[in-house]
Amino acid sequence: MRNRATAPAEFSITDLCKESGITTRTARHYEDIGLLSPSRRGQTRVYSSADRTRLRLILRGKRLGLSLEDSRQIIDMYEPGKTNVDQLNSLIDAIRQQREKLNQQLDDIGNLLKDLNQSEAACIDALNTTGDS
Amino acid sequence: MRNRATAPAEFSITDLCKESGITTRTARHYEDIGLLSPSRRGQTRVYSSADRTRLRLILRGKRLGLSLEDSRQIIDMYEPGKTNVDQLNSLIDAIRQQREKLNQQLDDIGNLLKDLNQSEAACIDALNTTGDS
DNA sequence: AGTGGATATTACGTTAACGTCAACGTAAGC
DNA sequence: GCTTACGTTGACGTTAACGTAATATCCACT
Repeated sequence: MRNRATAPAEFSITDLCKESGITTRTARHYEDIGLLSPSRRGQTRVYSSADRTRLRLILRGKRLGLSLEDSRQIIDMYEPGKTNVDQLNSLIDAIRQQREKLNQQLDDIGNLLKDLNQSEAACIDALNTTGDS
Repeated sequence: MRNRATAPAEFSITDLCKESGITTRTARHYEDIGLLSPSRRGQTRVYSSADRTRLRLILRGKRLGLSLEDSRQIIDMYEPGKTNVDQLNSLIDAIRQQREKLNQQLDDIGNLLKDLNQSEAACIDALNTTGDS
């Protein structure tokens, strides 16, 4: 059981960036704006698997067209921390708003997929018509 | 049957913008970059229902996080126009790539919705626990 | 004739999300 | 001791997608 290939618990900046498909500049930028806060060994950044998870969430947000600020808010939703009742309520509101946006997106994607299917069919049709004669 | 409230075939810029939730500046910007090309009555822009449809497609793209250039490409897919075989083939490729992106988005949305559900449940839980004692 | 409202053009300003140097430190290997 | 690779901190540049005046025109009222 020893020496089993376990997932590493620490990452250098280049490793993290390579596996995530971003540049180091981007990772540092995310740190500048407080989206990531890796620990340091001397000057050098050391990323934990928690940092890696945060980054993954950020990138998922980007794929959905969210701004970094949006992603920050959503990620913050995951750890309410402050157990103030008002905050919790407004948090629930925010969650429901996000859900509405996502449902709208689901709808949009469905329609766009339909459109694409039609376009593709038309293309293939045109190709066949051209090919025969 | 006369005088039935038919959808208007022409729109002023303010009407179009109001119903679409954008500013006139935005509409003019889309024209600047060639995304819209309304006809003119003198100097004044006149938008057809085709223009309106294009705008709707652009806005749908925005909701999905697409850039205006992306939207332009997708919209152009709808009217192949040039029936060159190579173009059709690369168009089909583009369509398939788009479809992959959309499927990824579907996946992301599903996961994000799950996360949000959990967060909301945790919030409600926290509220109840605080409320009781 | 004057006023108000919608339209137009021109042009500079702004924000987000990085890109792109420059200049430097440090540890590894030959 | 020199190169190579990876790391650091500035700091200015860039692109997209508009915002924000400033100024001018045209048409309908009063």
